[in-house]
Amino acid sequence: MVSDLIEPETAVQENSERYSLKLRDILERAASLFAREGYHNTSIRDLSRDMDISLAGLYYYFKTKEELLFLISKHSFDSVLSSLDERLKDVRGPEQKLGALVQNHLQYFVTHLDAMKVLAHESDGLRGAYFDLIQKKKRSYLDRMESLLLEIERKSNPSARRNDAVKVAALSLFGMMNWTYTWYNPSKREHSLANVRRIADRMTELFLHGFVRTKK
Amino acid sequence: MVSDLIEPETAVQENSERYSLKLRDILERAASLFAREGYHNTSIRDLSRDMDISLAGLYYYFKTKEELLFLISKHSFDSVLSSLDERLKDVRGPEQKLGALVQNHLQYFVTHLDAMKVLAHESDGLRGAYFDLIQKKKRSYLDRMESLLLEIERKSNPSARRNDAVKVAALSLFGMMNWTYTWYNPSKREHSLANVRRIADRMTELFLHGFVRTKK
DNA sequence: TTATATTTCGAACGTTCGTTCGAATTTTAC
DNA sequence: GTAAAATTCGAACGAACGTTCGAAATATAA
Repeated sequence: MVSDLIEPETAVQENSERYSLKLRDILERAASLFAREGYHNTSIRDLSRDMDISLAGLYYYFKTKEELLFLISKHSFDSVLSSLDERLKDVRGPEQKLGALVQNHLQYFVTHLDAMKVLAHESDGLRGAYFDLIQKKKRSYLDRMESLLLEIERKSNPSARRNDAVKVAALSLFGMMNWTYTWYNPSKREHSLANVRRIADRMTELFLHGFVRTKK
Repeated sequence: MVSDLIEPETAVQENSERYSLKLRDILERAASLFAREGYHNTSIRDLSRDMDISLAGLYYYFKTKEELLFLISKHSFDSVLSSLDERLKDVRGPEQKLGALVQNHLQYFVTHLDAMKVLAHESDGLRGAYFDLIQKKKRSYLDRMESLLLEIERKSNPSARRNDAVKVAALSLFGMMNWTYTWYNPSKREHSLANVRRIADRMTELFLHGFVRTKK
């Protein structure tokens, strides 16, 4: 029973270059189909038709369909986190860091829209150890947001401690950002990649200073 | 083909009291299962087991499983909208109206958590005319939000017109509110129903005046 | 080339699913 | 009570699904 394990066992092969390249490709294409049709509406036969691999051949790369979903989710999450670390290196000040986090989140979202749709919309359909591990990553991401918020709050109130208001704020920002997958449409002119930066700035402004304070 | 119709035909019976009472019950219980296990992971057989109706008997009340999902979504949406109308009657001023909208949204969310989870998480899995009709309702809800925001903006800038910044703001608030279904947990002490009002107030404050301005 | 390990595949298994249909049962109206 | 209408049901259909398995093909290393 997989769900008994602390860490789900996924690897068939660790070494081979060829193997991991193909796995990447499978994850990407699968994410694309999952994003378009939904996880449950996409059969493994659909995947095998879309890629050039036989039905049985796919099972060399994952051992259940749920694991495939897990691998997509995990890979997406890890990528967001590591690109966030990269970005935050050069940024000082909690507000600026928060701005960078929003930029990172949305930029990653729209350049990997398929995978992120899957992550945001399907990943809590996972169960057992798969669910737990993704949940853990989500928790740690939220923790980082809460820490930044606390830093900001401490500027005006140095003795501020982590409380419900901060938690609700973090969850609100998280929801604000994640909801974009439901309306962001790369084929719309006004949603061009260049404008994603603008949208992210707008959201940061909105979150930090509110709608009534914001100037267009 | 249903998707050809402007308005999906759903009614088997319009009149009978008995009929519509039982339909209500079915929608509610189905929403509960869909919310817990997900739409795709719940079979009609699961429903028939949970209620006391045979598999075939259920099909007297809807003609496809997708229609069942549609009926749940539509009913939820209509309820939110009509309770919103009720609430707004006694409220003056756009900020206050916006606050009432957030209150309404979240209150309805948590008192009909199951149905709203389904609406927020599964309803864009609908297709054809079903999808179109729900989308239309969503669009009109967003329009109302945008109108309120525009009213607010016009206080400081009377010539303000509907623009992208307002749209992003509305979508952000929408996301903020809708995301609650992923984290709100009625069994947690701090999420008690009494506190929902507080959470809603906090969100309104957050949205209107921003995180840094907000006092706990 | 040969032996070994990696990768791919066709074919099939058992299960579950949504849906249908005609008959049986229950409710309603007179 | 009787006839008509509304409601429920058992049984079955065909289709689609995730997964498995042993054999075939291909790449790798000697």
